[in-house]
Amino acid sequence: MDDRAYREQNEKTIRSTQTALRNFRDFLVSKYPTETREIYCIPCQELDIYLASFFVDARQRDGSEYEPNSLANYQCGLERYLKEHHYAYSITRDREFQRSQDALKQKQLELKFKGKGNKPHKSMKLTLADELLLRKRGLLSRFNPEGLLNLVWLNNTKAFGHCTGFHSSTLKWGDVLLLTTETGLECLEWTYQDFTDPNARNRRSTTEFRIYATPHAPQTCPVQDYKEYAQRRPQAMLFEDAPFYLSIKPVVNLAALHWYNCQALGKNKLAKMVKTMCEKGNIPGRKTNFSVYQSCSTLSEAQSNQLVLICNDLRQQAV
DNA sequence: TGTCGCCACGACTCAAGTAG
DNA sequence: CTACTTGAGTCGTGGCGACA
Repeated sequence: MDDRAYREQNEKTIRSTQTALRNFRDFLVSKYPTETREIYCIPCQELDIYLASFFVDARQRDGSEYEPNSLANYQCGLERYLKEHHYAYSITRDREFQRSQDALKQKQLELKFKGKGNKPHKSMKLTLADELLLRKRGLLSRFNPEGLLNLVWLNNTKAFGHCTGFHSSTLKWGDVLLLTTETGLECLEWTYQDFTDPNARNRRSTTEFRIYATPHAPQTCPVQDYKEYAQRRPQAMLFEDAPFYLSIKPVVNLAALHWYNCQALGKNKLAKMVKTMCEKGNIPGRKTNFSVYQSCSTLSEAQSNQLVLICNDLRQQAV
């Protein structure tokens, strides 16, 4: 591979290649300590045996088995590395590497049989039922700081999260505007200005996204959530450039007007919003922020209305 | 099927804010 | 002030899925 082609390789691909290489080298060091050659200097018969052994016996750091896909990725990564060093064979195709190819196939079958390869890290949808439970358990609520923060975060993420250029961690207070439409309905508007768009000079390259108020269901109205959040923010954090999400005051006085610090909520917290609220709410399943995107894409209008009705019932029961 | 872009997430370090 | 919490920044690992 020439320099130009090498540079054009994606950064992530390079990283992936290096990961494969590191894991394979570590494996060699631990299992065949006398082997010190660069892997592209090892003759094919020997390398084939090492690879077969790697696919069969390699384990993750914690001792558990790899996912079948990871092993295949490693094979590809090592292939890229060997190609870079003009190795004479293809470990994925050539018959000289039949043994390791078979070992990989066999291992993948074995792992699948053991129940691996079922996408264990795939995040699960945040369902309507989940949301209801979260509301019931105060994790989506206007009546406590954490619930309120979760609520506005969820409203925003559902409405704007899928848009290019929307990032929770950089969202400013002034990025979301409270407006009233011509028909008198209130709404929240997020405007995306694409500064990278080369056409921006010629035309107005902005896109608007909105969340509309639901006056028929005030208890679950996202605009009301926003207004409540605005009230609970310290006065000093109401300027345009202030971070949208603020950290919660450690000692919470529910009776106090302001519930939040003058400090931005960090990315560590933002990245785990769904995970944290689902854990605290005892919601089963693997839930991540991505779960929200999965649910909003499939949430029909009928389902939304149903949610509103159920939540209203809940509220009345609670009173 | 292999390549590659993207994402989630944990681990780690160091800096800064907050309570007492 | 100190102890503690939480932030930002960064890296490594590994999974998912679009695409050719």
